[in-house]
Amino acid sequence: MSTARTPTIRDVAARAGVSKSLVSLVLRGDPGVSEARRTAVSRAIDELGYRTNRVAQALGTRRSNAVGVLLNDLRNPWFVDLLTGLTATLETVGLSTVLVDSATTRRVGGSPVDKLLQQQVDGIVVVGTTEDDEELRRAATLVPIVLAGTYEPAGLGSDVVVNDDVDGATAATEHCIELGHTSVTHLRGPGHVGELREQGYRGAMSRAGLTPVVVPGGMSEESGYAAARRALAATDRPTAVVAYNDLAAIGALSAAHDLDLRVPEDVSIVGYDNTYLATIRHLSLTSVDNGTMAIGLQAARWLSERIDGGVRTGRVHRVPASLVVRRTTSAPPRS
Amino acid sequence: MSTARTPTIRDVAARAGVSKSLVSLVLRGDPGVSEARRTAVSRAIDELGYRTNRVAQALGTRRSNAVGVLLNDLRNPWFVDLLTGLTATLETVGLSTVLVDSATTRRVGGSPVDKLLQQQVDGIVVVGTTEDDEELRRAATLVPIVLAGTYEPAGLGSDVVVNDDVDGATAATEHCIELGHTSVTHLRGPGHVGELREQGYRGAMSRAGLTPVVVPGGMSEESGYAAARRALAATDRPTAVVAYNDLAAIGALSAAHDLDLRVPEDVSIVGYDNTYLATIRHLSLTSVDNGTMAIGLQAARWLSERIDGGVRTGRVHRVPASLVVRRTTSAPPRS
DNA sequence: CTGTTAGCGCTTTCAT
DNA sequence: ATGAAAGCGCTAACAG
Repeated sequence: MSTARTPTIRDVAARAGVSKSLVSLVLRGDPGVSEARRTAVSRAIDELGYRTNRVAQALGTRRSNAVGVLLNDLRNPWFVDLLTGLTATLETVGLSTVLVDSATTRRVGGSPVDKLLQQQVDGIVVVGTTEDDEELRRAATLVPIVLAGTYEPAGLGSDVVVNDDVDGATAATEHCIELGHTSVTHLRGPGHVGELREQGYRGAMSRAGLTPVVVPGGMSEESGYAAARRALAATDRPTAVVAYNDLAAIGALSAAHDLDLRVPEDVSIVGYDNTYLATIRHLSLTSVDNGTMAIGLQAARWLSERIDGGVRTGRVHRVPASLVVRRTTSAPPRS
Repeated sequence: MSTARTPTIRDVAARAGVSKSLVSLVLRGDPGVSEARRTAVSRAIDELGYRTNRVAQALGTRRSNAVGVLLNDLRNPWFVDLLTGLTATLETVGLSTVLVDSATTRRVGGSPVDKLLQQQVDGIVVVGTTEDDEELRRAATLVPIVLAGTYEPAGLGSDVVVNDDVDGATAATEHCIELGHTSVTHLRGPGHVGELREQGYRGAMSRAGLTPVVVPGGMSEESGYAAARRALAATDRPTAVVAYNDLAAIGALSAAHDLDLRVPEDVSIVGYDNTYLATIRHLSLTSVDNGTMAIGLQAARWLSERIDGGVRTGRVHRVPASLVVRRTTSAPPRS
């Protein structure tokens, strides 16, 4: 397609009548360059429409200025929301992001983490619970890793940026209890995050003298649907459901619908993550806001810090969680 | 972080007792390499944990084996659905994808297209209507471009992969008409795609002898909400709404809800794109399936074809559209 | 079949 | 303040 060869730093140098190195200095905004040369070079750059070749740059500096973002399922809106804060912050410090949907990549063969390393990413942020623990372990010896919204893989000395899952789940559960619910079921999710949320739920229940009921589920809508369907079909069905995340909660919403249970009149449902799905007025899901933006921002900060600093200790940043009450929760039906 | 220097092809060569080039040949699976050498090299590779440096490779071959994917808003589930088919297909031919959310990138300064070119992508696929026409024009002289789900920018000789928008919108509209609706409003979206869908709507309306009513909207939930709110608040409000896409339709759903109109009893709503949002049982949106997967697949095929072939003519692939009836449409209320 | 020799476009000492 | 030269890790002719 190219009309001519695309101009290189060498062409610019020739045109400006200077050396390659000088151009490089100007490009990098080095202060010790005479004004005359600087403008000459800048002119040449404009005239030729020069664009720096990041690939060559990366090879030379052994710095790609790219970070890998590993996530599980782009269809989970929480990931997408987080991505916004994450990439925006990374961009501002000159880092671009290489997104890898680990499920998709793995399916067509090839380890997602390996792919990132081959591309010489300067660091990796793992978003949410993924299934690449083994490879991440190895990767951690090569590049800094920060975990966003997950604790796994643990023990790598990576930084961890999460919300207060115990707190959030507690708030969700207590909200139901305060509304008068005594039969509240929890749809548990995967990973340590799943455990913490379960823990929050259990704590709230036992403090209220209620019996916890936990149903294992997943992080997708389907799994939420399946789990909720089972729970709600029972004769002693709960009057409230605290789900692992919004997706699962929406699955629960569907399950309720299919069983002819009205929400919130017959059954209350609480999600987690406060994604835009929850805000869709037509769903209007009560959900726990886990500070998605703040998480993305902090993860980006810490990663870039590690990339050009030498931070070695694993830090944990815990963003507060807060409940957002919408229209899927209310007092239980009087039986 | 690195324990030692990460091994290069040179280290492998030394360890296997051969030359760099021989290793390169083995890596590339060249048939003309003696079995003995091949195994020796493979062993060395394993032992050292060698990983090819794609950056160096790209510089040498002037082929990054990466394609840029330009899109507008990751929160639009259609993009995400399309991405699945697209990246999966690209991976199978050895191309990785560099995702760029053009809105985000632009916000933090810097042209998304330029960024891609600097990274030496071998091609670009534009997903949906974006706002980078000018830059894409320039980029088109450098790398092949294929448009997926959009016609813009036009006249670049790019391939275009779309669904049959006129047909789809016609089907959506006729569905309403057949249900008995006589007052059907269309929420128009942006770009040529928006025009085509409007055209399909208008055609169906006039063939049925009905008066078309078109309200300008956007492609987001908010804009759909705003547009629908206006339309449905009128005294002569429509009994059916054909939206530009699912997101807008969901906005319309919310608007109806806010106005105490039941869906579908008081007002029917049809979306477009048949995203997973439409399939959420609790929304259960009647929507036009535009063959998202097929579009992604074809776009990937054509792009890779252009990258290593020399196809020059702009081709158009039009995937058939089909209506999926769910629970947001029914006969109009008898007035 | 295998090794040698140049680069790819940029950065980076090190002189000047 | 500026230039020359030596790489970064890989591929690509070209010899042998």
